[in-house]
Formats: sequence, structure tokens, C-alpha cells
Amino acid sequence: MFLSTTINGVDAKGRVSVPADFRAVVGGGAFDGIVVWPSFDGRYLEGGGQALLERYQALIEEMDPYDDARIAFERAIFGAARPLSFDANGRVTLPREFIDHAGLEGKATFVGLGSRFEIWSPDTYEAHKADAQTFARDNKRALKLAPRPGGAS
Amino acid sequence: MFLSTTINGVDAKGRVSVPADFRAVVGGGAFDGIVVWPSFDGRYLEGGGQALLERYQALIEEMDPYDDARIAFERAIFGAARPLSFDANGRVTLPREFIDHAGLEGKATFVGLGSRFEIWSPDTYEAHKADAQTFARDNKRALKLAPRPGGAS
DNA sequence: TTGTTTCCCATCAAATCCCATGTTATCCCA
DNA sequence: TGGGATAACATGGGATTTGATGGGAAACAA
Repeated sequence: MFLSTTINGVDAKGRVSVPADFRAVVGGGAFDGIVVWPSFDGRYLEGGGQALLERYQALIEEMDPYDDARIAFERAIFGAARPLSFDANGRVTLPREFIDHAGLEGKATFVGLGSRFEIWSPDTYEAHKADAQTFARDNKRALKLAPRPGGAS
Repeated sequence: MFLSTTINGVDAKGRVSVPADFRAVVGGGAFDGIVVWPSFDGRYLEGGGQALLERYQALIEEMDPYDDARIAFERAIFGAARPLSFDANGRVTLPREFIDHAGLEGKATFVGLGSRFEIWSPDTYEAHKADAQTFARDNKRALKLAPRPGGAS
């Protein structure tokens, strides 16, 4: 499970260290790396392991072949996604196009979201994080279906 | 089940012993440690075993993929949570950021709440407890209608 | 060639492990 | 039931490993 937030440097070559925790999550599969694509919803990148894309593929294949939404998702995700393999030190090289989309300038914030993660420019993310916390505080009762009490661990 | 309140020391490295009772609760799982995140509702930390987060994940995944609330909770919880593994003596190292959020200065109060626990600065917790008791006294009529186990005791 | 990408090695800081020690709780036995 | 022995827990400091990062050489493509 992808957890926590980490800021790592992006060097002149577009290289960035993927947090070791994240590498452990995707490790073990056939492809030693991550899959990343620009979000169609904002100036950030989305990513995950190969397994995530396979899950998305399964979801999309349940839609009608010529459903406009299906085609849009296929293009926005599969068409835009790139597999980025780790180098010997656990870094990946981000395509220039991705760096521009997310406005990464020397730094990148990795945000773990359970089954996937996002990559933001640190400044941009700070603003969104504050929004998310405010929203969560004001709407915490939405989670009220709440875990049944007593079942520990 | 996480029970009772314990005060343990936080050393210069940010290390703190997790109460042995709590360790027993999370023991047995794949991950030998706890998961902790800063509360988005106050100056304290929330935590539990890995199973707690999995329960939250299950709840969140029942929401629509692009629901604002879902994204906000994902960022506020998963983005902020960190898995902290036990060292050989049952301690975890709290990130500086967590120590600052909760205002821990050398001491930390672990409060067991059944399926999860909280970590407070002892002083802050005492004040909070007093407030809670005052509130309870002033509202005992309401509490009578909706008794809730686990209120600060 | 010329620019780009991939691979490899060196360095530094930070997280992790390991061992030693005091203190408290628990057990055992007379 | 008292007291000593034993084990469990909490804590401190130092050593070691891991992780992140920077630069440069080699392979590749235009």
C-alpha cells in the first residue's frame, strides 16, 4: 500500500529517486519500475505499479467498446502512460513532457494514496493538501459508516 | 484491543517505546509495526495496526472514484500516514514533522481507543481530558440520551 | 559528429540496527 | 505472605547500513 508523502529532488537529467517504500510496494512483479501518466484532472502525475494498470484495464473492458467515455479513458490513461524502470539506485527518468505538465522544478512530491500515488510540484501540493485537510475535517462524518468498534489490530 | 493510557519518553532521535500491550495487539500481522498519521482535527496523532488502514481503504473504495470527499480523505489519511516499524526493543521513530504536529517534547501519551489509538503531548492531553469532562458534565442530559463508550475517562 | 540516454561509481546524510543498562513488574519458594 | 530471584519493559548511546543525490563515462540515435 502506498503511504505517506515524500519530497525528492529532480536533477537536470529529469532523474528522481522513487521513495524506497514505494519501490518495495511494486517490487516482486515482472516489471521492475512504475507506470506514470499525466493526470487529466490537474497539473500533477498519477502512477502506480503494473498491477494498477491491469486493474484499470479490467474496469475499462467492462464498458462498451465504442462508449465515448471508454475511448476517452483509454486515451487519457493507457495512451499517456509510460513505464519507467528503476536504475541501479532506484531512480526513474521523467520525460520532459511529464515534468512540464506537473510544473516540477527541481523538486517532486510523491503522495501515497493506498493503491496508487501522485507526483506534484511541492508548492502546488501544499495548497491542495491544506484544502484536503479542511475538507476532511468538515466532512469527517462522511466516513461515519465507520469501522466497527472492538475489532482491533 | 487498544486499552488504557500510558506515558512514555521520546528521546532526541524521536524514538518512543510503544506500550507492550499495544504491540501485542498489532502482533502477528505481516507488518511488524504501527501506522500513524497526524490528526486533521487537532494537535495529536492517530494510529493503529495495518489492518486499521485496510479497513479505511475498504470504506474509501466504496466512494465514487472522483468524489471530492474521497480524494480529500485519501490525501488527508493515506498521504499523511506513515508505517513505523518496531526496532528490536519495541520502539518506533517518529518523524520530526509528527513530533511538531503533536507538540511532543520528551514525553508522549498513548491513549487506547479500542480499534485505534491516539498519541498526545501529556500536557495537551490533560487539558483536553479536563475539557471533555467539563463538557460531559455540562451536557450530561444529552449524553444520557446517546451514551457512547470510550469517552475520555 | 552532436545531442541524448543509459549505466556506473563516489559521497553524504539519515534511518536502522545492535549492545549495554536501569527500572519495574512478575514469579517462585520458603 | 514476605523476600529474593527472574524476566519483561523502557531507555541511552554508538556503530553500521541504507537511501538519496551528483557527476561522469559509455552506449545509442539522429
